[in-house]
Amino acid sequence: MLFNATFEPLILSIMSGKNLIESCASCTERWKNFRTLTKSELQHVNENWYEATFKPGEILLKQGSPASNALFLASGMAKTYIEGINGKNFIMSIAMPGRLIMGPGAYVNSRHTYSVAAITNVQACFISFEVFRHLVRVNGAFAEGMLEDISVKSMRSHTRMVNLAQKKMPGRLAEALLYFADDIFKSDEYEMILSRQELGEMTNMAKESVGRILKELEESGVIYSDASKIKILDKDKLIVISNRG
Amino acid sequence: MLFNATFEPLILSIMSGKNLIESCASCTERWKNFRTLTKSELQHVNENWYEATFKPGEILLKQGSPASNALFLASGMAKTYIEGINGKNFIMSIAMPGRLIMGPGAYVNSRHTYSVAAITNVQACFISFEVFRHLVRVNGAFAEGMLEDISVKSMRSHTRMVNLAQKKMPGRLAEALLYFADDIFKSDEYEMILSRQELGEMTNMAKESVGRILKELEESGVIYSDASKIKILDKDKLIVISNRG
DNA sequence: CCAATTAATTGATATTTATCACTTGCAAAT
DNA sequence: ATTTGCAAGTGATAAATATCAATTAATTGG
Repeated sequence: MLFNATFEPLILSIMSGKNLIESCASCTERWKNFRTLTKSELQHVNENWYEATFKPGEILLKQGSPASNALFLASGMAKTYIEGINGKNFIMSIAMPGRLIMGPGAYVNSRHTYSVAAITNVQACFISFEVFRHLVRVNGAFAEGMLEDISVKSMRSHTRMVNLAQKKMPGRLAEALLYFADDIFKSDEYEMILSRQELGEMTNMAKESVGRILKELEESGVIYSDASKIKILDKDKLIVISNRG
Repeated sequence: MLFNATFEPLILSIMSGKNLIESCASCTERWKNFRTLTKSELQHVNENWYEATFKPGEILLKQGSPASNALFLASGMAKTYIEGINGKNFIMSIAMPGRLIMGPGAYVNSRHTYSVAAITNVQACFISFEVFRHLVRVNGAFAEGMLEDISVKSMRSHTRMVNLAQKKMPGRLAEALLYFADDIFKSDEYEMILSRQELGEMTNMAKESVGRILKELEESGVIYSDASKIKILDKDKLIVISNRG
């Protein structure tokens, strides 16, 4: 029952048969590291995709379940989060098309180290982890690319850890707002796809505190904010708030 | 001047000439992943070691400096730490013989993402990162081993992040004490090699709080503690304190 | 062995941040 | 259109934790 969330999409996609490849092909184009593959390796990848769709809130990967697949989003957005102490979640990142979703557990204990849940409607492409393992062994450039990919994530989580530990609430929230602007939407004006609760799970704040500090930022003219939209008005100041802690 | 800390050992060891290989050879025996190498690959590794010694407090690697080398400790212990907001450090882990020290920055921006400083007297063996990069490309099993190594570290830092975010002080300190017992000393009785200040940098607590909570743990019979020694008396209870947060 | 630092301890107080108990707003479902 | 059910906002309060100031150990270089 715990594992349903992981296996169901596979079953669905196996049943749905032929239209799998179309949206998955876009994944091979978008993730840089697939460019290191030979034609036949790429073909092998393209023959082993499984697609599934998810509605907001549905779980793509469940922490603790067997890590047999890596995945990419073909469309939509998801949150990756760790289920921590007494059910309190910790949102690690926002997943979006073009980025590999494969937790470090794949190489350690074959269990997912975090859960992934759809925020919007999501088309997800699953690919067996064995395919990746094989490519790492036979293609040195691909292996190096995998190391780069996991290294970037690892560096981010170091930075993140220090930020969480050393910044006070305004700094942490500012950091999250900048993450959305720079890493996710690549725009200083965006839909806030997370609830206050979730924004709190990302910045380690109570949902009430998120609201209060968002209001302060608005009152001081740094951002415009309503329930569903964020607009950064004074980016320099927001960066200062984030950096200073 | 910033980089002296990194290059000096190399220069020293180059000058000191012939007795380099001895202690470094022990590194190739202790790190599991070297077993994937062929005889000639291993020889190549063994021809490219540089050794240096450090006194307590001396810096082996400096955050921000060029990441041109990986390293192993042949003897002694060191702390790896991130220099965070206004000079406040965050200790990530304790380095000891048998473990690869190579930050994720090696594969991202060729800069060290953290500093490493000796706690005790340390013999360190440096090896050019290019040697590793080459091995990753030509030896699939080695590449896989590198991915495993970095994955383990990445998983730890995820766990660590959640712990920091969600546990209160006693839970965080209990976790650190268990880390020393289980991961570092493999004994429930050990020398506390970190000062209260440093223990605070590891658990995100003020040094005064470290002392107070250590005292509470002692008064409730969970540990014995004096300035320099820790003895875990009731491990189950300590684990409960750590898990519950 | 002793001055001179550095680290640890202690108690009082200030900050930061969470929690609680409501109220309000909004949107989906009947 | 009205209910129903969350998500958001508010103010008061409590909890956790840092900071400060003053001592008291420990260390260590001379």
